[in-house]
Amino acid sequence: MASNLAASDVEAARTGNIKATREDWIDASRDILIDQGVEQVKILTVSERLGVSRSSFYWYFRDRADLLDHLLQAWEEGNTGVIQRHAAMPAETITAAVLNLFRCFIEPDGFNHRLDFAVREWARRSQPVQDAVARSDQTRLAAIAGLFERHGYDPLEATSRARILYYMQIGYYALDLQEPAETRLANVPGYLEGFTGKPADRRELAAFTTHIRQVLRGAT
Amino acid sequence: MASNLAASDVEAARTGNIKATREDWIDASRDILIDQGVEQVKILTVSERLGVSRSSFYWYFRDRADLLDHLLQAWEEGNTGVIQRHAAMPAETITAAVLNLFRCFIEPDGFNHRLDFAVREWARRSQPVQDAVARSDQTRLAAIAGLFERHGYDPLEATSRARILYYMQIGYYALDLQEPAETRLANVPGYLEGFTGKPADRRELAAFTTHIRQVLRGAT
DNA sequence: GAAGCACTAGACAGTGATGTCTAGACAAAG
DNA sequence: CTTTGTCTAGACATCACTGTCTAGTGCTTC
Repeated sequence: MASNLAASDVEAARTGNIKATREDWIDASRDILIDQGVEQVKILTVSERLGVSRSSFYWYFRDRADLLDHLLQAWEEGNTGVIQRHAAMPAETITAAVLNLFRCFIEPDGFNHRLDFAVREWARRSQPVQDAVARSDQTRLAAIAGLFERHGYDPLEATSRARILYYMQIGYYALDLQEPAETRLANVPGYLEGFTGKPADRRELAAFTTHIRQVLRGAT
Repeated sequence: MASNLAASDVEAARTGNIKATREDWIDASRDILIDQGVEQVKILTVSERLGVSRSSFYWYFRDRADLLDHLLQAWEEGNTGVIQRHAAMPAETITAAVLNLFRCFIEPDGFNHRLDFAVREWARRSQPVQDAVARSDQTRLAAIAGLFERHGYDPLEATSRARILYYMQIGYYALDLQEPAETRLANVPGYLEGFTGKPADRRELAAFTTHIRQVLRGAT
């Protein structure tokens, strides 16, 4: 249902003489941002990729900076948002709660790590972007710390455990190991115990791996 | 003595009408590469930084690509070379050997991690650079694995331990934690035991920390 | 002190990107 | 079937950067 609605929305947006929607511009720009870096997000290049005149760009955006602003905003809402939502999911135990969080790092529609690194690279050359990244990191850490606090960890320990979990996850992506999903799944119990300090529940783990395998099958 | 010779060499190179040497161009370009990325390594920008006409560039280099080639080569010789040399240093015990290796990651004139990440970022957009980075990673891992093998680890375990050590070091730099040197030193014994599987010798550790503190004082 | 060498400056043409302006295309509404 | 609003195309001026060419500067050497 939701997807039908979305599809008709897209159709509606495409009525008339429209060849590329505002979303098309943002999506194509994000693709270039991810695999070529900000510097390569050029109006000419994006327009060619969309098969549209360069000047059409200016109907949707004031200028290049305006596009980049929206790209940054979309990143913040997407990647920081998905972490916040997964950290806030209700759970019986701390291990179940952390597994909920893990999901957004493994599921294909969850945390977009390539985009995250493209933005971090961009941040190295732009103070406002650097500020946005620092803000996001704080928000994400606070969300994860909140998860630990809700499960009885005192604030100091919660912060410390949040840091270990988050830093390690970012470090993992930095290495860009390209491990197959099953290898990652195999390491989950160990990480889980390391991050929470509590043994992992067999049934929780089984439910988690089943769920992940199902989602991954659906995506392929 | 050596530094006197080097100084007079520099002087010699500056005779005549020379305002910027070939080394000046490479150094300034590397600085820009490190804190602004390859895209910003522009002949115009570098020439302005050196206070020299843009066209002088073409006396030393064929074109921009030629400069970038030399930048890449300098990175490979510098960063991969320093790891190879430190991994090859003779040592009585495996812990002493790993401490020798650690030195190049802590000493200011050792491994240049900011340059390493700038090159990795560049690699994302250039196949030849990506190949060079992959080659360097293999060379570095082989050098570290060789260190473990020389101290009696069988080849498989040596490779595995080399990976853990190297990946973790790269991950550490990815986080860019900006920890003070003393914090890093405090973590050394734990890492050392984790990487080698053997307890750290008190005297070796004491010698190491003394040496590092001395070098860092000299640098400041 | 004239010639030669090593390097530098400035002018020029070309390219690719940005942003503006105007005319036009096309569906929807009347 | 004409008008309106939304979007697109193409022409234009401008800018930043590249690479080339030519003249020139200032040591060095004889």
